[in-house]
Amino acid sequence: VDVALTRERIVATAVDLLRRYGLADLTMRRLARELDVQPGALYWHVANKQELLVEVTDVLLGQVPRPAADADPVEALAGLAAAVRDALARVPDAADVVGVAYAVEPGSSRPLRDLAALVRRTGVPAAERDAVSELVLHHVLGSVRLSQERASAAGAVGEGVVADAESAAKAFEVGLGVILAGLRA
Amino acid sequence: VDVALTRERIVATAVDLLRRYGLADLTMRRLARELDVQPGALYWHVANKQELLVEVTDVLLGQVPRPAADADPVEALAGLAAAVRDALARVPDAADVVGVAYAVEPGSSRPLRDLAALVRRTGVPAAERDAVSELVLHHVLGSVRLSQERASAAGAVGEGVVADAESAAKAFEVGLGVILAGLRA
DNA sequence: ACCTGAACACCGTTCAAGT
DNA sequence: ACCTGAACACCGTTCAAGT
Repeated sequence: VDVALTRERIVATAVDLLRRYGLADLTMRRLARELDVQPGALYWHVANKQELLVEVTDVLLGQVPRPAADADPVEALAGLAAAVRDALARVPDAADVVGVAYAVEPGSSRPLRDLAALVRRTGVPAAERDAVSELVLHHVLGSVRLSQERASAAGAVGEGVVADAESAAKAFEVGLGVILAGLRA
Repeated sequence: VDVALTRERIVATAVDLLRRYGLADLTMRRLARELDVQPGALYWHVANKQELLVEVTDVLLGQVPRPAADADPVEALAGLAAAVRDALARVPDAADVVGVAYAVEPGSSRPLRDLAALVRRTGVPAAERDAVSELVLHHVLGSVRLSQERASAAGAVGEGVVADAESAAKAFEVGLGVILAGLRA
């Protein structure tokens, strides 16, 4: 024991806390307790909680693959959106975390930049690119948020959970389909 | 002074606090101070903060007009979405408030029910109705959230604010257009 | 019935002082 | 350079006791 406290260990433990207990329990104090240090020690390695959440977002989206450069942009966009959704779906309150991170540092995570780049390649007029990127991102985050709110409202136990996860995934696909159909029109 | 503390006064003061200082300053303790009572007194009239936010949402969306019964559903949907957006755009953190309210009580506010009813009337297959309603709502809330995050990131002062508000409104219209085009397809 | 007083179990952040 | 100890200024919620 008595390992050195590093930025990496702090971020990794934060991700772990989020995965296991959700954002309400991802507090600086709880994090410090988990790492066996005083709360103030964290502030030597991390400026504040927001900066930490940006880092956590990077880890959460780190596994999302880059879109193939030669793929059809609309197809690739659908795939990327689904991949981001999948990466966040099982992490409690992930949409809120990403929302905060995106607010303080919009271009932080690579999948989010890839998404904007794909929209570009679909041939949307320059003036509308940001709007379309935002639409897709909001759909992803909104979908994640909603399915998790439902899960927690249902008590996070019992028969309904699996069915809800499936129907949420289907609802996401339907919505994405509407967007893509609109894009082609 | 020494007016009776009622549920209505509590909600009205909460809305006022939200409008003026945002969600971070809409705390039960601050609310109690504003009303010249002890924090515990609020809990006689209101079960908890979540219930209060549901009530606040109702007030915020109270001014949104009902869609005309004879209007074209897609047109009416566009109008209603824009009206909801306008009602929330000037209230700090309104998207988060509505988000919480929608999470704990999905059918609470009438405009949100009207929105679902309009989607129904557009002729979307029954299995996809909820998904489309959610898509529209997420777009509205996402748009509100983003424009406000940008405003606060820009320091909430200076020249950029008005331009941002306009571009956010335009981005909202573009996104809505994509959704409606997708719906007609 | 309605409210006070006081507590319980927390927060994020700062910063002198130690090593 | 890195961490402790201790504080500052807060939270939401509960509940005996008063009126």
